[in-house]
Amino acid sequence: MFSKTCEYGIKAMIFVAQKSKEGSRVGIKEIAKGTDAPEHFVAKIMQELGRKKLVHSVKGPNGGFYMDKFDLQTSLADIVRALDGNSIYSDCVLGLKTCNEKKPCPVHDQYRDIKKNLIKMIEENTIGDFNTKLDSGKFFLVN
Amino acid sequence: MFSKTCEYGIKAMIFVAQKSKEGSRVGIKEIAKGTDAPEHFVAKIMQELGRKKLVHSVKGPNGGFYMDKFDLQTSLADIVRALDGNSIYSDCVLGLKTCNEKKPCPVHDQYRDIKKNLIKMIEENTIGDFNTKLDSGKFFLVN
DNA sequence: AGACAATAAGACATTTTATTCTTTATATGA
DNA sequence: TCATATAAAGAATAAAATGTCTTATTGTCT
Repeated sequence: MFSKTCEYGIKAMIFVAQKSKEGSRVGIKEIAKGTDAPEHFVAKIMQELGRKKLVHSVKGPNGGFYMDKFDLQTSLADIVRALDGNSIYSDCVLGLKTCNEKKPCPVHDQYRDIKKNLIKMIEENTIGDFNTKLDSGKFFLVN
Repeated sequence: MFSKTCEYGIKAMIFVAQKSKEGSRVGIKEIAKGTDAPEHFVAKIMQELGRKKLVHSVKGPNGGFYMDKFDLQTSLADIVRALDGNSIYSDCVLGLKTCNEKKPCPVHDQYRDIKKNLIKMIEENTIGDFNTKLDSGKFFLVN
């Protein structure tokens, strides 16, 4: 579905959103532990997301990653596009280059709705949405 | 979504089903051309599907792959499981090892229905189903 | 200014996936 | 029975994804 990069990225972003609620910053080590991801790998991913302005960071002592109110409006779709590109929007399930209504692959019709819901899911969920949900201990980022 | 192996495998199976309607056999070259797939790669895939009894083959002149009536009842799910394992059934979208109703990942709830539909799609479509559909030129296997 | 803590960057290594090549076995038809 | 066309098998290679390590840079604090 998503690449590992994307999986780690989403979890890391949710984690940072949690921790940066009161303006504090989260170090890469803490992110890695809190999301059960390889430290250097997730560092790389966060750098990329920082470059694309989906998260902020400061260096030096007491530095780390954080989000402002605007960042909390980032949708999962924004993260997915930043890390995996828009293959999820454009790719045919069977890998056909041009698969569309006019020239569909064998499962194009059956997949249409699934794809729509998938996109809806990532478009409609913002990072901020998860903050309220986690407060109630309703979901987990690690096993 | 699916691996390349799986994409080629599904297309090849649909192609063979088409061509073996009247008991004729299809060579690997023809399959590769008809599905726009690397010849040796799709050969390997078909061997694997043959080993798992989802398709039949005979060697020698006029040999090739073919399906009997029973083979036509193979579902896409059978092919997916044979080639990609059952990750599509078991894997969490965010890669958590144990993600379930009791201990869900942040998007578990939202993904539940999508997953259900995805599984339904591959379970309910058999290779034979595509035969009638293709007769009307309603879909394509190559660009 | 200097020490230090943290991110940034990129080279390197490993693993997985995808692809190609070569050889072998087998059935068929002449 | 022999040549040949074909699939079967598996080794070898390539490419992409994933993960690790080292070094550089930067901001902060004293």
